[in-house]
Amino acid sequence: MNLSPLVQSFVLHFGEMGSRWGINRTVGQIYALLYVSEDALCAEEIVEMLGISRSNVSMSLRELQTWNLVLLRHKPGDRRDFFTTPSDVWAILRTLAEERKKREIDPTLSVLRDLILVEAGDEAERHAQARMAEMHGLIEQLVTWYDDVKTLDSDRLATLLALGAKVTRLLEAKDRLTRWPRRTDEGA
Amino acid sequence: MNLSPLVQSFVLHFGEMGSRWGINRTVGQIYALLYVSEDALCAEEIVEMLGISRSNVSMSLRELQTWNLVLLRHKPGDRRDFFTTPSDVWAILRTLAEERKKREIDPTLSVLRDLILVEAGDEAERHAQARMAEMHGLIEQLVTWYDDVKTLDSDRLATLLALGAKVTRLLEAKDRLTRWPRRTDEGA
DNA sequence: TAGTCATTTCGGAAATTTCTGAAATGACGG
DNA sequence: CCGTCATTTCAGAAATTTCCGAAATGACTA
Repeated sequence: MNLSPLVQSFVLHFGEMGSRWGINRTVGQIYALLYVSEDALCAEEIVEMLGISRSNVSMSLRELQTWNLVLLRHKPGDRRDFFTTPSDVWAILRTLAEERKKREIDPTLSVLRDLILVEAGDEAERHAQARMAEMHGLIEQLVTWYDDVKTLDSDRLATLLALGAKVTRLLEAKDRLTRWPRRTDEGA
Repeated sequence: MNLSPLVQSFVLHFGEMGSRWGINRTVGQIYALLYVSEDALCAEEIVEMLGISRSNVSMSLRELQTWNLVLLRHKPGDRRDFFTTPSDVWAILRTLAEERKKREIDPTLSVLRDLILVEAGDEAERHAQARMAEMHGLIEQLVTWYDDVKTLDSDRLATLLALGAKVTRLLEAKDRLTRWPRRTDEGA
């Protein structure tokens, strides 16, 4: 691996993390490398820097593309593909959330919906369905929240995060206000 | 696999999902089975229902225990261990979040912190550090939010989820109110 | 059309993970 | 102590995933 120690540590850590998620070590390493590189890199550069085969790079980049995590760039008079990551970390977060939802949450919701509708044969099945319904309900709440929140621009999202739990106190405060005869703002 | 079709579908789906996360198929299946079962199950029952080896069950249950995802139960006059999952899905969500944070987020934050402090040797390293700092900042915001929100009881958490993006509108409304000379509530 | 360059595909090798059966451990009651 | 029962450990088998090199594909130029 032909990298400065600083970048190498970062890349290796992401390799580890990659395997702890679904994505594999190489994919994680390539992503990390692209993320910290100032300029877009071509496949051959990645081969040299990470010391892995050309084909592995090709397949891993393809994988990253299916996740929408890398951008393809071209330079005039050069027919190689160059790769980068989006520079806005909030945008990256959105993409990651969206893709993970698509791969992990949506299929589960779909299975749960289907199974809850099956006619239960006995008490055990009825209980199982009740449990599935609880899980389904929880996930739906989370997804509803997510679908709502993802419409916010990054600034507002940051504001919302900064508020955190104070939101509920705020809500209760506002509740007290708006319940009063004197209306001070339009209800939301 | 010796299960009703309903439960079997659920169990198989979680097996699939399990491998898509870090946990493996068997661990996912066992968790799913425990989750939908009315009563706690002993290892031998799991062996029969899932058609896997006793040792595999033992190791997978141990794995689930390190995740705090299963509860150990005992019946009087029986020295076998029985296993269940917590019944409150919100509690399960908390545990899952906490464990994933511990395994995936905290180590990453720690690595980032360390690397950001290294003296950069050249422009490339300086740029890499800037990127790492951006990532670190984002993750810290998320963690701060999480640490705050996890203190909420389930009802309030549900309320907060239900509010979603409306929070920011609410905030702006409150902002307008509290900025006015006439103070209508104590600032939060 | 031939030659070059970049990328992709793919069979199978290599590495890793998962899983099993057998043996070890441990706890309890007689 | 010994026998029984439940669990755990562990070496290696089995399965899966990852990875490579060679060949194929495709696109552009001379």
